[in-house]
Amino acid sequence: MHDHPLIRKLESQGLRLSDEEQAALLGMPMQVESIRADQDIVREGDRPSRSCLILEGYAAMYKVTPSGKRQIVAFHLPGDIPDLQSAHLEVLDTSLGTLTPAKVAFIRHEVINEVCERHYRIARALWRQTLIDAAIFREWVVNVGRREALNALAHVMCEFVVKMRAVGLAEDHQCDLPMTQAELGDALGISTVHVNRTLMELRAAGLIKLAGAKLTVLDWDRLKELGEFDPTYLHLNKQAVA
Amino acid sequence: MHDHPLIRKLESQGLRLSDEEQAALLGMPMQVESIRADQDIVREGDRPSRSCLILEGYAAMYKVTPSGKRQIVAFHLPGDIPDLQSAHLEVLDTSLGTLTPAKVAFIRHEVINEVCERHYRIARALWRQTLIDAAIFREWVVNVGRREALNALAHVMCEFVVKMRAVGLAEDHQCDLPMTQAELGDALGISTVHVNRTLMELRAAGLIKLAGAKLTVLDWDRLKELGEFDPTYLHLNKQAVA
DNA sequence: CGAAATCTTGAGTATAATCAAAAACGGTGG
DNA sequence: CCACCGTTTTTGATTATACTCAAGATTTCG
Repeated sequence: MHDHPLIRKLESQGLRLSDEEQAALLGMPMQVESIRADQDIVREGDRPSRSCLILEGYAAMYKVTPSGKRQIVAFHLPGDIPDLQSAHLEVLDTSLGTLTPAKVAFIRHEVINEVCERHYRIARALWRQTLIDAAIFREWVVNVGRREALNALAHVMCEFVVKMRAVGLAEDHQCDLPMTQAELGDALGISTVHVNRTLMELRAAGLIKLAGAKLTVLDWDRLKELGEFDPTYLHLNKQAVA
Repeated sequence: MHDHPLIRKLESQGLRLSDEEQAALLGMPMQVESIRADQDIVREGDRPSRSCLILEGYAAMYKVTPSGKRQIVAFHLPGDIPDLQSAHLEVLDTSLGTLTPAKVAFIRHEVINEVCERHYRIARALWRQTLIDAAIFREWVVNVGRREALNALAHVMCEFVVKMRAVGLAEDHQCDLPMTQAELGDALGISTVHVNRTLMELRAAGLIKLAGAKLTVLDWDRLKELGEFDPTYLHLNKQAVA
């Protein structure tokens, strides 16, 4: 497994880049910054001139409604470029904030565009990334719209664990779960209190162990079934899913 | 306004293509088919070798959960290429079905890719399309997750009307609303019965008139406010929004 | 160790689901 | 043009899932 998070991510989706292409990608000038937990990286309404690649730590994309309710639409982990969209859309329609302390690399849009124009395969790879993000949003809609709290919670856990495994951040069925119950509620469109009660249920059913920020899946098959989780929509290669 | 739905759509987002680029786009070989109402065009799990451009009629992207519940994640209208994603993702993770009789043009993925490789500006334009679709999914998550039925219903109505206006299919505040209450329910993640009651409320409040498949917005400002509708996420040019 | 954040629990309430059935509508064929 | 059939819309009654408010316990982190 490659040691750069971005390449690792792309490889988890079955993409093999030539040495030249890898060099072109990693050779893009990047400005690396450390960001504290619970800080916005970019905010809805911004018109950024660069996108950010997460190197370490975790982030969430979210929107806040005029009535003050927050909805998280995606969790992001190392290797992700959560706001790659902003390279082609002028105004951000979503905010991006850290869940934990993070290290991110900012890449100027011109630079991205130049590399994409020169290497169509890279353009395709990045386009594909954004398409997978879209696929995840679609499944997220289903999760929020058509699953009850217990099933929806099981589903996000499955998704998160699989994504973590794909980039080598989970061993077996154990990994960090870097978000609070309030944040899980914002992801599922339910209240914090209800998250708590539902987590209890998952624990009582012997499906997971969750202590601090450490999640252990005790019964993967039953958790998957409960969450109606089919990883197809993540478009990972078989090896990364297994 | 151009007379081809695809060009009209791209123009509504402020994109101006050169004559050569337009020719390259419209010159792609397409196979036009007529499809009855309530038919699947493509289905989750398929591995299609072509994408479809809607020329006439309306369609919806949806998923069905193992427990049999349906969630619509997007409505599509003429000019849309709902499954453009499949040009870069092998397996479809969502189904696409007609809401009304429709005329669609199928374009082979090779053809799309060839045109994109030759004309980076076209690649960007199509990429951008898929990014806007993703932006719509994000807002859809918010709508389903964090708005109550009344506000959510107002929101989809606003979105639909604005999209219709953008491609010249709505005059003033009147347009077709080509979906049943059951389909609206599947879009909002609520039951048909509840859609009905909520529609009644919108009518009683004097915000809309809805008879048959014809929607008239009686009070745009209040409907927008109730639906917390801010069209930024549609990434249209000002003229198309106004 | 202490303060702040997070998690947990209880009680009462609200939004929306389900089930069931009637009314209205839309299209079709005689 | 009208009668008929299937679909869609409407209404009522009951139930369930999840919300809110509130307060106490526990964890985390400086």
